[in-house]
Amino acid sequence: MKRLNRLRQSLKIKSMSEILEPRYDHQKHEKEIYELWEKSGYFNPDNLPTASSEFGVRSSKNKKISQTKPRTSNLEPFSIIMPPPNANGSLHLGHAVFVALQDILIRFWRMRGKKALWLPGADHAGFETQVVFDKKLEKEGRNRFTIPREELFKEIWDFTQHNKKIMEEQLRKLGASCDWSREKFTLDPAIIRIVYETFEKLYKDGLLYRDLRVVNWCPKHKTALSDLEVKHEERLDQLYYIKYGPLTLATVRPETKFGDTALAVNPKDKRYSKYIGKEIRALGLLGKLTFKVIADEAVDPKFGTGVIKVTPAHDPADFEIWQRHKKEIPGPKIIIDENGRLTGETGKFAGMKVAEARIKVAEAMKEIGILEKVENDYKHSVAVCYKCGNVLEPIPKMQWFIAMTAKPHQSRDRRPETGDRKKSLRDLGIEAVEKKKIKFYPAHSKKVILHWLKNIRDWNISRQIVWGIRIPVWYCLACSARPESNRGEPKININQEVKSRWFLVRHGETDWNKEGRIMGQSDIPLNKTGMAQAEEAARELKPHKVDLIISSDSARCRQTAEIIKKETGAEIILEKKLRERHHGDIEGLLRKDVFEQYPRIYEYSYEGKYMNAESYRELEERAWEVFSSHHSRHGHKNVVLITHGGTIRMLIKRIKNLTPEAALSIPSRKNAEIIQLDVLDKCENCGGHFYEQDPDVFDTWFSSGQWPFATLMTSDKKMGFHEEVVPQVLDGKTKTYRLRDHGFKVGDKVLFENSATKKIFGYGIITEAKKTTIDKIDYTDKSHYKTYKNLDELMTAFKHKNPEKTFTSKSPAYLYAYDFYPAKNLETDFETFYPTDVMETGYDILFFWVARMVMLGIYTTGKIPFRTVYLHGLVLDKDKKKMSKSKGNVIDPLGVAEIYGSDALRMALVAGNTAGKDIVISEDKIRGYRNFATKVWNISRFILMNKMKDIRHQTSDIRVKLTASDKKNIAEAEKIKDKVGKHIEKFEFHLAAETAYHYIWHTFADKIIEEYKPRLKAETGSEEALGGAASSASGGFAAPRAQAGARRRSERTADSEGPVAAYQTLEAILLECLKMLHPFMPFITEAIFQKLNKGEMLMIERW
RNA sequence: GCGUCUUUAGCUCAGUGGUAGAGCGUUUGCAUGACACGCAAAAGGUCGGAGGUUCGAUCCCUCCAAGACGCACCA
Repeated sequence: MKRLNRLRQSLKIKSMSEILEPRYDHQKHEKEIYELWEKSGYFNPDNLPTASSEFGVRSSKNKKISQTKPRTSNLEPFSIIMPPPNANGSLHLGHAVFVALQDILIRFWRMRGKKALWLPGADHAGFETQVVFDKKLEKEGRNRFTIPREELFKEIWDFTQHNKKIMEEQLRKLGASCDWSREKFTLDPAIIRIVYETFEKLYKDGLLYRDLRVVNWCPKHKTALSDLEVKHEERLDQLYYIKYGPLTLATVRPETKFGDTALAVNPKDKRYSKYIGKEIRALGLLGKLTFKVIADEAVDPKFGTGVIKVTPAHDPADFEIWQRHKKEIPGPKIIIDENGRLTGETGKFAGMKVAEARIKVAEAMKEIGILEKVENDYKHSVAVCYKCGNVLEPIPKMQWFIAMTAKPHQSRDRRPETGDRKKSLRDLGIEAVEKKKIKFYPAHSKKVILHWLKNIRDWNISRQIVWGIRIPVWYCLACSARPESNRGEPKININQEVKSRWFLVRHGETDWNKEGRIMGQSDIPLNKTGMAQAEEAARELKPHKVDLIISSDSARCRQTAEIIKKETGAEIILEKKLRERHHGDIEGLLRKDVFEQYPRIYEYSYEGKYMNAESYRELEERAWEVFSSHHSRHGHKNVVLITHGGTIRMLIKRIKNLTPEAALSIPSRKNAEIIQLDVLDKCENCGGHFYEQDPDVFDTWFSSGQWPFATLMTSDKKMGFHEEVVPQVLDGKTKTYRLRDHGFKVGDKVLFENSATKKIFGYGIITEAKKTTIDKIDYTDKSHYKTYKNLDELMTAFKHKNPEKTFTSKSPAYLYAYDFYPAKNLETDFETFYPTDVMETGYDILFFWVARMVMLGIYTTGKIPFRTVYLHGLVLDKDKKKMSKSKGNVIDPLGVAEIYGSDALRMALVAGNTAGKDIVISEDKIRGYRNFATKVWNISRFILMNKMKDIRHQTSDIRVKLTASDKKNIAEAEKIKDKVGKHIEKFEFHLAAETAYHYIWHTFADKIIEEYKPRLKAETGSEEALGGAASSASGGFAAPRAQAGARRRSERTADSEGPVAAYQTLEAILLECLKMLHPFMPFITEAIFQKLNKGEMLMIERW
């Protein structure tokens, strides 16, 4: 607090010479002004004064100004949730636009006396950040697929936290008056918790399903994308006409031929009616094939030959055709893998990339004579990744979808109802928009969003990346609910309760591994690489708090175990029965030699006992015996089990209930590879204990779609007696005591007294509610509290009620609580601020974000998330080009703010811009508003010079009679201010800015000031003419009543044509100008206001 | 194919049923009790085209043209 006052003092005028600086130095002022605002606490709406008069009265003696000032929340709320910028880079001009617009709204409504909350945050921005980070890794020669999940997550976490800090500083530089105490990150545990609750609710309502669908797969990023993340590009390609027996069809993708499962024609197409339902024989590249011909409406008889091949695995339309004809034709046959390469199903084409395979396949088809013709320059559009531009491969994948058009049902659970249970998410959205519950600026975006909603499709929310909120679903490894299957119910586990984790770890490398020798039970130690691998594994395991290590007693496992023990501190149990399969006579031989010599030996069979080897069955029996006995004893512990490739294979077979064939076809594990098994409650289906979590994370928009309510529901941690944060008591040395540490608990009544004034200023009951406020207390009504004469009496009272608990402090000068509760009317941020007033964001994320917030907001809370949507456009450069890093035309907002000032930048972004229109900005424009800032500065400078030059002008407390035209001029300024306010109310920011600009420059500066110059110059009457009023000057802090008194006295003075009245008129107009300009140019206006010394802070002046 | 928007001064854009505005730029003056990042003044537009409604249209309606964007399909 002292610091704050010092800061204010430093902002006042110190000398004439300072006043005489003809330029406003934004670099000097902006930092200290922001600090002044932030330190004042007024960004937090809970600290806002009820009315300006209550804090306008103050004395320099009152050092505890903010402690004694009544905080109140009886004010009407006004709230904006800041669109959380992506924490993967720094802010660009687009961000500066939202800062400008939202800050205008917040500052305006704060000045209008509303309880204005602007809640800031940052978005982890899943895929976007992953892409940015992947590029960073690429530069470093690394790649995300080789970094363990936890490590990668941690690295990206640090990366985003770093960026987040930079962004916060940037927001401060731009003058954002947001409440930092409520700042949120999309990966805050409390936010994740809410996201999980929504996920569970959707699941229980049957709106969430997991299904095999042909998804938009990016082979570069190796993840699926939602429909919105797909861009379409026009391409010229070849159209191939291929013979399928008697039929010929056209395709641009001959390489997918291997995945064909049928042919299709239009049912009305007479040319082909004789084939419908028949099987035709065709010559394929891998021999003869038979296809059934089906009839489907989706086939356009006019296209190509009117015949299509059905490739359900690699074409979304074909996938749908298959779904309609499931009984007649085979399902998806996957022939393209996640890397965009052809699979082993394609003979000699296996391993080729799609583009290459297309040419090679066409050539091969030509050779065998089934390629009839090729049409060049066939124009069509292809789906590409919006990030990397690579062609997307349609691949069937199990993914989580949200049903957008299905009505919720309650087959799975009965729970308390929120929202309209009968409507689909889409219909909830449509209704809110159509019934005008949500207002749109620009108005036409309403049509756009409705059009999108009406054509909406189910939303794929799974992303195959690490960075994000992991899907809280576990699959039992033993039964059909496992990930690769579509059957059974997975466990939705939003509490993420995992009893323990078991890790199967293969030993590190030995020389024999390296040489390719068969080891079996030969006791070969680790080599150097093996040691390093073990150390790597140990590091990875350490965070999991390993309780126990169970290891095969073979040297290579024992050594691996020792290394892991060193890192984790867990004890080791050695088990002979976990040894590798005994390979008999071939142990020690080179794998390749054995293969040459006994080609059939590798036809492993489960029962096989070649060359005196042990069979897999025998291995399985002995290993499982040890495993299950340890599991029954140590199932609740985190266990690392170190063993061998073959042994792991057999353990996995048992855990997953695999057939011998399936088990033997699992690829071998790498040295020191870790397999994680989560132990959860027994599977209801099969009694299995081992699970694995869904590896996918949520689409980032799934979490940000819940942002308005999630942020508000979790925004009270600093205010409540909840978990870590508890009511506090300060003693005279400003030491903090947490009441909880002194034995107070829920239900206790607490009374607070200010030792300085000896007044009891608060009384509360500690409750479990999350939010507290003292605002509801009526200080004048003594029935709300009981007074105690002193602290001893107070303490005795507590002692009496809670005999076992006494609060003691060695130097208790006063008690003060930041946080305590009134007994009634508990309100949370959610209740106060939801629905929020305005959602201001770019039109480019209308569907991604706004539409989803509307649907999820109503679905979860039953209420719309915001009353008004204001969409701004993209920021374009002066040639109307979209700014992008690759074009090199990006204006760095902080860079130009450095040069011209944040105020100038903000004005430039607002002026001449309407909702939904792209914003054209150039340095010229920003410079123009910098010039305006200088103008404002010089107007003030001129007035301040007049104030300083003569004691008679020094204060406005000396009231003199104003002339009729003085009054008219002031009234006009007020009228203009009203006009500006009306424009802001109507979201006409450009008109508001231009009105203020025009008035200040071309009326106030050019006309009024010029007009008044002669009067300022004129000699005043005698000192007596001013009466004794000058003596009542009190530095500009007179209370309204005192001012009224001064005014009465001054009515009698006779200065009306003189300099005092002239000065006072100009000052009054200047104040109006500062107010109307403050939302747009907050720094310079506040800086001038501080110098004028007419009140505490312009930011909280009443508009 | 479906949908949305735009077209006004050299540039960027406002705006209104009664024959047009701003900023920047341009031109010409000017040290005027703050400001040359300034002051004073000026030039510059048949408001994309055609038709219609109206006493009257840049504004409302229809069509056309050009451009931008979004969605869907594309074998």
